[in-house]
Amino acid sequence: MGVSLTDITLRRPNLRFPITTGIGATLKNKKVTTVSRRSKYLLIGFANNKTLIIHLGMSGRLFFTTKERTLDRHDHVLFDFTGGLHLRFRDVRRFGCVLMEDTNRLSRHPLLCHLGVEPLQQNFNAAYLWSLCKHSGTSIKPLLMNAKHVVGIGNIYAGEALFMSGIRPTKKARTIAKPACANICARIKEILGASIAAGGTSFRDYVDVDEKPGLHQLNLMVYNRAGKPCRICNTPIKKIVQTGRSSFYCPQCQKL
DNA sequence: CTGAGCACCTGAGGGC
DNA sequence: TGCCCTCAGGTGCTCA
Repeated sequence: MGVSLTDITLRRPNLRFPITTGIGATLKNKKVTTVSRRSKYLLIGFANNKTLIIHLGMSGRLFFTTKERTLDRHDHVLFDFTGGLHLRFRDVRRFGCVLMEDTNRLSRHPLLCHLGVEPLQQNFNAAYLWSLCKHSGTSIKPLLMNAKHVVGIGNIYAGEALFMSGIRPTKKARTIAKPACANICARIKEILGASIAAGGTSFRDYVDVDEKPGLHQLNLMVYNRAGKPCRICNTPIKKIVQTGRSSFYCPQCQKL
């Protein structure tokens, strides 16, 4: 416990955003005090009132390895800690970020200050979701994926939760009744819990910190299954595009 | 204000 | 083989 950062190597100056300047000098030889997250932002707190904000984007990964391991061209940031611990940030598409902010200003950081509730917390519930839906002009799937309302629900889990709820992704949010909102909330909590237990969902790149792929894709009911038979009723799964993202649904099981 | 569409970037996979 | 097109687990920005 209580490792300190001994060195940071930046192999390029920017990812999605410029990597905060002075990050190496500011954090060198500072002790790690906290590791937490908000939404999909990983927060690593240091003893000098600074916090690293790390996002993995679509293709980013963080993994522990050895300093000697051959560098990949997409190993962008290297972190060395006391005890020989070596952490790498690898991100092919560079949609991720590595930023630094004063810990006591974190909640006001532009990437964090507008975030909605955490989906696994108690305050993500039927009353809350219904209050969002009632006055919304959009469809339910983009609403669920809007981080201003609720964070952490990406394209896969939004689609899967709606399948489990029997609701089409195109359903206008304002036409969804409170009991259906209760159902959606419950299914979201269920699928996120199940996916975490299975180690996440892997299609191409995703691996965990031990570089092992997740297994949850084995349980997916609709995502990436266009034209394949519904696992419940055998009806071919449909694919549509909503706000630029692929949506998948079963026209038979999702009638609402 | 809201919601839709675009942008960022690289690489994999399919069709020809 | 190889080229060209399409698509991808996210999310901030711009424009209507």
